[in-house]
Amino acid sequence: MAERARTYHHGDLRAALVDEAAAMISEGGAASVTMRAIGGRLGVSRAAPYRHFPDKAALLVAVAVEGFRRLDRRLGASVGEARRSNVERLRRMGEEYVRFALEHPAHYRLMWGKEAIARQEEPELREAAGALLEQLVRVIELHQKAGEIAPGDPRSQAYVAWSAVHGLASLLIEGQIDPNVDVEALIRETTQTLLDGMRARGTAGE
Amino acid sequence: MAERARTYHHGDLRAALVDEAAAMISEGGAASVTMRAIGGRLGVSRAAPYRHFPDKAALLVAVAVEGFRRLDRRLGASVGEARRSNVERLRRMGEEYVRFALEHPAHYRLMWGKEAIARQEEPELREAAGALLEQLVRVIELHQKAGEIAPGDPRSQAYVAWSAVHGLASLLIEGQIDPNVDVEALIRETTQTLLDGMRARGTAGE
DNA sequence: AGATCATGTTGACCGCGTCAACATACACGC
DNA sequence: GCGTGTATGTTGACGCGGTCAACATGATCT
Repeated sequence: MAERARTYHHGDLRAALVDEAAAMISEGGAASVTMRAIGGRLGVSRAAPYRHFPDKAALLVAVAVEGFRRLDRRLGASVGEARRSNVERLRRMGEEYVRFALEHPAHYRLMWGKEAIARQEEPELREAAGALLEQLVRVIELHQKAGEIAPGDPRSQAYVAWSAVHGLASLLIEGQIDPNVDVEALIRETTQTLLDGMRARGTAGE
Repeated sequence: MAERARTYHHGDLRAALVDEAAAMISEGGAASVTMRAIGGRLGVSRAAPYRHFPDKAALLVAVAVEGFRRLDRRLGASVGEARRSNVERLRRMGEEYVRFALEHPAHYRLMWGKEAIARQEEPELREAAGALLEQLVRVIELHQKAGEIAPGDPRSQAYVAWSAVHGLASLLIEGQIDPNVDVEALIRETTQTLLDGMRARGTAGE
């Protein structure tokens, strides 16, 4: 559970709270996460978390930030192991992105949604999400240089690519997609269509 | 406000509740919607809504269903007015889809999210969402026949297209996209990339 | 050791969803 | 027109959850 010893009153409560909240989200969804329950599972009282976070939203922000970092690391790793061809990088990134969402649906959902987290403007959160975008932009620039996708503003292309994978992840997570469809095939088709579209052009304009 | 007279105790409360809830969602977000507040704004007591909906989730489902219907109508209209070229239909549908979401962010958000609505399985909700998908599938079939997009299972192509526009709508709504970006241009770029990708191929597989 | 700060606990408050008991009005058969 | 039943609405109460204030205690520093 906890990686740290309880040197203090409890130990490293702050980190434990984030971990525990993340675990609870995975187990029982966001609705099951209550300050009282988190405290209970960690053996502290209901108000203890307030010594580390001003309110529940702040705790959830920390959980979301952690999610962004994990996703960022995972995508980085997937890009790294993209063998030979360059085009594989973007494809693998997209596929891994969706898989991550499918493996951690509640956590992924939390990472978005102004609703769940009123404090969408927390700098830490924006930064974590921004890092993800930056990574995507860099990969797209690589592809552009290799002539694998059309030239154009890599940032807006990144948004387009992000939209595609985030949209697919959302639809899958929210149960909007017929359970009979082959999910893996759909992921491949989506990324393939995206790559084809990006190769064809790139800038919008008229 | 209300289109009906108050023939009964209050009038047509059921419909009024749905309208009012939708209005409150638009005004103050989903968090501002409480059974007590809805009742208050309609001049009834807190428990009155329970005569028409078993619980809050059921009311929200009704609101979400109404949202799907409006979106469905709007897309239908936009397809109708797509002049000349066939390819314009899908493009306009996509653009209108995103615009709808931008105009009614909180309502759009409610239409998804298992989190907001535990009862994602309500047949009425599934049906409303399904109608939307069907409309998209039909348009895609038209395009296929016109040779404007590659052949393949129109349903999975519909999911791909839906993913793209839903993803873009989500990112925009949740404030994940740099506010300096030209939104309209991004919408056009996204739909264009999607159309290019769908023209290039269509089926995934290996 | 004593002062001080960090950390945790307990008690209390309020808003919210919801149910039960009670009230009222409309509808319908006589 | 009148009694009766059902649909609709109201009030009171309960329990849960977020949160604050007052209090307790362990750690830290001189």
